[in-house]
Amino acid sequence: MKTDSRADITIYDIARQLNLSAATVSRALKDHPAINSKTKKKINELATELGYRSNNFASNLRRGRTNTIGVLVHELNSGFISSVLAGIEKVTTEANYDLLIAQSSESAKKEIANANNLFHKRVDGLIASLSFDTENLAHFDPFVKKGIPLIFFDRVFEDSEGAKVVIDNFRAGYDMTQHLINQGCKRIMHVTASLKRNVYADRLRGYKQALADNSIKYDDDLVVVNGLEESDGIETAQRVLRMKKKPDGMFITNDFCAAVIMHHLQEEGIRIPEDIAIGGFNNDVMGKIISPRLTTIDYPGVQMGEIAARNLISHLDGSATLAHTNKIIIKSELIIRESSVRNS
Amino acid sequence: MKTDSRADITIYDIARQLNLSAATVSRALKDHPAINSKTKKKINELATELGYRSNNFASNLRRGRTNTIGVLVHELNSGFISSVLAGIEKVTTEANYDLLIAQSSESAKKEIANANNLFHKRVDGLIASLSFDTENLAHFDPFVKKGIPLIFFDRVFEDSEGAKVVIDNFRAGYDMTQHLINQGCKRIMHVTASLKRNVYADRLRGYKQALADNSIKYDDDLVVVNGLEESDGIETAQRVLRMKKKPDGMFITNDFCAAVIMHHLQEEGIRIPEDIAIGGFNNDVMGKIISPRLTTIDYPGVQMGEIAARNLISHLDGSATLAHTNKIIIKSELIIRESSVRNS
DNA sequence: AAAATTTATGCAATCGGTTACATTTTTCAT
DNA sequence: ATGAAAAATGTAACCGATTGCATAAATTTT
Repeated sequence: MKTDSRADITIYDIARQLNLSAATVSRALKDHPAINSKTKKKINELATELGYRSNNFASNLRRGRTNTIGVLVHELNSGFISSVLAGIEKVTTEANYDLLIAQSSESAKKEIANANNLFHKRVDGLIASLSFDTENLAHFDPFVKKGIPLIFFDRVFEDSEGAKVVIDNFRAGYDMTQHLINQGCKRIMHVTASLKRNVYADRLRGYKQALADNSIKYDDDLVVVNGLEESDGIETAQRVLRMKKKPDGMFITNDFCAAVIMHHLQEEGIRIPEDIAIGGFNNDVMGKIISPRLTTIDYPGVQMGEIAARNLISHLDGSATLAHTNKIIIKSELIIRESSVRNS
Repeated sequence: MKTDSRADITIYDIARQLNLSAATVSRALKDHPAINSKTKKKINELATELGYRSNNFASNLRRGRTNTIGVLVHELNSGFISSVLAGIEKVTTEANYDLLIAQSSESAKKEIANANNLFHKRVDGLIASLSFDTENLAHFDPFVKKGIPLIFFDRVFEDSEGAKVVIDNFRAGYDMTQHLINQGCKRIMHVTASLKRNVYADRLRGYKQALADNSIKYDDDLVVVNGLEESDGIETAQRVLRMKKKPDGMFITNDFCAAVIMHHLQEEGIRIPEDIAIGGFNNDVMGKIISPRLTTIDYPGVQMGEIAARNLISHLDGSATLAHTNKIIIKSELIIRESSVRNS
């Protein structure tokens, strides 16, 4: 059917040509210490000459491992996730693992399907960040039961199996709110997403605590729980515009959404930061190219990915005792730009 | 070592329990017509009960196929690429193919390494978009020699093997330039990237042609070939600011870069679009949240991905004659927003 | 009821590395 | 030189699903 120009070379072909056994060839290619270095050299040379490529399926079948790590994220098209992936990729490539990446598009249903798929693909380990509406971790049970190590990052469940890599969202939420208060804000609106997710719930807690510490009464009407897409941002902006008593500060847990809101408020004549001071979250590149530039929380994505991957691999090696390093907290940082600073 | 709670179930386990042969079980699970439907039912029920999962490695080894498609992109963190991936994913998932995604980070070296890796992973087919500085397609030769179908999208080589899915970049470049001319621009600067890439070379040709058709003299100094990162944009903006005779229009082949440039020009007091009208390329979401909103070319990413994937799969099925559908051109569209419109 | 079909199932080889356990070859001390 | 230890290579079973080619069972035809 196909123009299958040449069939594949196997270790048997190499063995035959050199009058050796397949076992020796296999060992030589794996740099096994028992093989004479001259023999190794001969074998490797012939292998490259013939364009030999090892058959992973045969190898995986025999060894019962895949050397593949599954990554399950809520979204691909985000600067933060991309950087986490970059970090993961760096570490896993070095350790000679492959990556199988799946995105759940913020849907629990798709997350479950992807988890099942990755389980069936027999990944050796899994790195995951939960979608908006994931209710429980039942779909990860098969991994746990089979002893496949599991690491969650960013969006995690407090009481789950497996290690977690997170930032201190409470602290970050606190810092941002305190910063806005320092700028003179008295009515700070908080725009966030599903409180099922630790990241949003913790930031809200931080927000509340900062208000309390500054003797500002918490007002339920100033907390908006919504999506973080463009349409959600527009909706929130319109809601603000309709308010009789407008906020004088906004802490929005996502840079893109913050940018959308800011843009819409500006179009209606509201001045940022004079009328409303705004802070976002994530330190997305776009924050630097809008006017005014956006105050935000920097989130070390690459580092998070590296740590998660390194941790997972050390489990796979058996060099770390499973489930004993349970939670790793990475430092985040408040970045202050013009969108929130009032030269009082 | 691990808490390997339970070993894996194989077709042999199922066969034994039902007093059948492994062959029958295998066929039943594949819904082979020769198997009695009652037998099939029994087998399938037991399979789910036992939590059977097929071993892909055994299957792939035997069948000599992987049911995996490689995707080689120049960058992951881009709205355009994400949407292409979404399109590819949709089609391949339906057809029951897996995806192996690799990014070259705009480096030919990494692209070559990735191509080799995907070849060794024995993908059944490859979908690729070239990096900035790829000089030739030698690293794809192994695929061609082995009869592995190859499809390029967006960034392609004119005279390569394999099918191509592209937009009409000449036309898009022409349209954008003509639009700027219609707004009264006489000195239009064109900011673009490596002319090795068809997308940029073709857009430049379109730009030149539009100038010619409007009897505007082409000026080499008005074409900037650079990267499209933030730092490149800043550089270009500074160059414009230094120019004695500034342009009155700019056609920048990337929305993000356009946004960076626009922002920097505005900070120095240049009015957009009154002093300089600006058009970008790609219809990135960010174009709508900056002020003024950005005129751009819409690029149908999802569709491109779908078409590329569908094409590839039809090759793999053998339902399409190889290399006869050679080039597919998808429609792109000029989207006019405030960054370029002068109410003359 | 015997023969011819049709339908359903089984046998056994195969895919290509890996590895426990021989076996052979080399090196070295006595 | 001779036996013991070390180094190098070989043998063969194995991983689990697939499939061409029998064979057996059920159904239809004559």
